[in-house]
Amino acid sequence: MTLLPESLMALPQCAPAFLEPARGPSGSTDSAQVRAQLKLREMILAGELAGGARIAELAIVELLGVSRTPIRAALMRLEQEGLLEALPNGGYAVRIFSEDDVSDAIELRGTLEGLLVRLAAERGAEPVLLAQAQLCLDEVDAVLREPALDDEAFSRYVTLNERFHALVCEMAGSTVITKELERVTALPFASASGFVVAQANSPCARDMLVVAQDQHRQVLVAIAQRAGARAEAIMREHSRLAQRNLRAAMASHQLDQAHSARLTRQHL
Amino acid sequence: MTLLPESLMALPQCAPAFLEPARGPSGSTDSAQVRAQLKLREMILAGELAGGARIAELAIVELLGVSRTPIRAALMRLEQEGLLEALPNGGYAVRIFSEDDVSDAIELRGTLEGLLVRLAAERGAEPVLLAQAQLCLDEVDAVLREPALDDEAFSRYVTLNERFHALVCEMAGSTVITKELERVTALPFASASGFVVAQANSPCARDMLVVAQDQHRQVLVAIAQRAGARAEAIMREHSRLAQRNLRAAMASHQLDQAHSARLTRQHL
DNA sequence: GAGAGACCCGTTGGATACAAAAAAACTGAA
DNA sequence: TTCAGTTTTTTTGTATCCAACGGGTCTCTC
Repeated sequence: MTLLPESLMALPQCAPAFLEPARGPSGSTDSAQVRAQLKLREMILAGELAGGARIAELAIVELLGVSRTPIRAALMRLEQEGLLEALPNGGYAVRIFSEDDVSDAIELRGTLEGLLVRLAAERGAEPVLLAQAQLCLDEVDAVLREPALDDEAFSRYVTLNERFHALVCEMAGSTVITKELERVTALPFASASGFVVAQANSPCARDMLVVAQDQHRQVLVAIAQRAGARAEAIMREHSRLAQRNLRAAMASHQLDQAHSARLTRQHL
Repeated sequence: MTLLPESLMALPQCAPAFLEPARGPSGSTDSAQVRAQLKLREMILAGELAGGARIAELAIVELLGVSRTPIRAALMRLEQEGLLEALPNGGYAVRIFSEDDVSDAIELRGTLEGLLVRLAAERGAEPVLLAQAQLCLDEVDAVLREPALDDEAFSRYVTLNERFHALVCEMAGSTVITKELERVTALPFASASGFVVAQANSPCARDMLVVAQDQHRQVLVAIAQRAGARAEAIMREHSRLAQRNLRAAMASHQLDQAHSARLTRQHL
């Protein structure tokens, strides 16, 4: 069912790292609340909790072995994260994402990133950040130099890709907007690297990354030249690459909606 | 300190209505959690809790007379809402918004609304919604027919304005994006009507509303004509009207940052 | 007098007991 | 057999108690 190499399934951080305080490798030092949140998120993303299924607190209690208090907190956080939805009379259910939802989430991410790079261009980006982003792109070039990419190369690309997106969005210097983007990106399929893994084993996978890399370069140029409108347009188009790839993945696998929702969750 | 007519201070819903389940007139039927959330939000918005001040759970306990459990939940919700920020070692503090934060939040709202109206135009809006929006604008016209506007007229405008924005954003039919917009609009100064009250007693207040109303009309035309780019551009510019007005209000009142943050909170 | 260490207090995180409400199941009659 | 009413059970919401962590202060020593 999964169309991803295992190395990509086990990405360093399944969820955006910024949501949690810095934590150790495997979270034994975390609070029970955070551990419950991580575990539940993992289970939802892995599809172990069926979409639409009601989540009972007591069930989680005997599943995780902690009391209801941290579980309630974790559920609340997961709701705000968008993975759960609150039921009218209390309780939560695993949220179901339609194909349109996925598409909209990606478009939303593109719009927000577009806004951020436009602001970065208009306000002027810190030279340090520009240099770091440039370095990041050079490293990506190194990865793409190989004609064929193995799992490790993909994994490396994903890391660099996320670093680049983070850097570029930091350039705008807007905590309010960045925070909103982080929230949107918390939805797994909307993350910056969602499109990478979707087509990881496609023959033209590398070409996709080449196109993406070109967009990255041009966005950086636009920001440096204070060309806000251009930067914004590129970043929006950049997100549509993700959309195309996800659609292609869905179509090629003949998946129905429910499956594709689960599938897209598995991309991270 | 407040530059708002009382009628506007006591708007039907201080917070966006969609955040809570439907509730009675004064919330005596709500759960303790919701009541605590409402009360705390009200206090923060009214400036009774100083910006940056730490919020101790026990203090709220003896303030509201409920136990810590619902208060903890309310604090968490207010943090997700953006009114509080989590402190590194537990606890919360009242968030402080700089002038830039306010500006960014408004720009963000404009961008999201722009995205929604573009999608509405591209995908085609429900005729029913278009008709309702048209009706809404006609009612605004009726309000603006008077050369001078009293408090009641402003209040009516605010209601209609919010209805129009809600209708237009519903046209895109995207729950994911609408949800995000609602979250952004929960920040008081970023709400659709923030700009209205900012200049309520300015001599040219009515003219501002006339301009806004024209933008509303044109956005509706653009959506009906499936002119997505135009609709988006108008909606973005529309939000900048709010930005101009807030800046004008701040400048004319010679407010320092802290005060202007409190001020903007009072707008809702 | 100054710095370092220990101790105390306040605060938050977690566990559990209890109440209330909703859902489900069962029983009775039509 | 079906519908309605009632009862039971499950589930969430609330209160309170305990534990652990951090901050602040006070004292002891150099």
